[in-house]
Amino acid sequence: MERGTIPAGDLPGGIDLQATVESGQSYCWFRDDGRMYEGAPADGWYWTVADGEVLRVRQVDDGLAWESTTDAVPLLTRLHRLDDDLPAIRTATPADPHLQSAYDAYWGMRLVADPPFRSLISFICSAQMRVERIHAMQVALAEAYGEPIQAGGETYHAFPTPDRLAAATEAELRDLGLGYRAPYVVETARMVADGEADPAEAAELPYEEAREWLTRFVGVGQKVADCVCLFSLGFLQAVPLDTWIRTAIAEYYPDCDRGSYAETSRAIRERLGGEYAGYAQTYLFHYLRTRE
DNA sequence: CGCCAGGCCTTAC
DNA sequence: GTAAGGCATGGC
Repeated sequence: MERGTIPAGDLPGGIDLQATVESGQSYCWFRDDGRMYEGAPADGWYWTVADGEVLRVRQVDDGLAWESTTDAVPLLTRLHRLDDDLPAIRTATPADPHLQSAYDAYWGMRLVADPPFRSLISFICSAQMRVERIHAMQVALAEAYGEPIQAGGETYHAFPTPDRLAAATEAELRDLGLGYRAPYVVETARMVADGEADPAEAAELPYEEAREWLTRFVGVGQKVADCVCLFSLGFLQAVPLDTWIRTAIAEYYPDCDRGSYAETSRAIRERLGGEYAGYAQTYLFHYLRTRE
């Protein structure tokens, strides 16, 4: 495998790799030691398969070391948004004490840009489910239906293609622990496999239209659509209204509760700074969920 | 035992 | 357009 490093000087604002891949925004990365989400320090390697290439990454001081079946720099730059200027983004964020505490706690965390189909399926699986178990479902899907790839003497699994997931049965996915989400995953995979719609197309639309468009997939409502907008398609203004953020709105921003999803979303988006509200949301989510 | 988890679907109004 | 009820599963 090829190897290289990305020095801290190439990462505006630095990098917190563990927070980036263990904050519930991406379910594409796995640890060699298998200890995701246990709160244990991650001084080892994370791996994923993207574009058919094996990619391994670990944090070294304030930079990144990588091993890959290809030149990982462009791929990793895209997937982990390494070009995002974190200090500039933070400057555009309101001087709200909750937001600033969250930024301080996980400074260096970046938004991800997961592959659209993979992001779509993982967030369909996320409904009424804890982060750790969402991740476990993606591991199960990859091991059951993903293409095995050999690299460096190890076997890795790609994420299943739409065709492979569409060919799975609801019963099989229930056996993997997906519960009532199983038929949603099969039907959405079939829609993509048959060419009815491709989630990547939504990136060409204005943000609110993209969110609405994505709800055509089965198992995708406004919240899941917002997650795909933010964690895959690059709509950094998206603020998914999940249970944690709704609690934060009730406690800290009660005037932003406007009843409907669309109007509450607009209000909290402005409160969190507008253009980069999704960054603020992701820091706040991770901070609230991991404190104590 | 009950409650909750990065909600969505169907049905009824 | 909004409101209620059902839905799988595992951890606490």
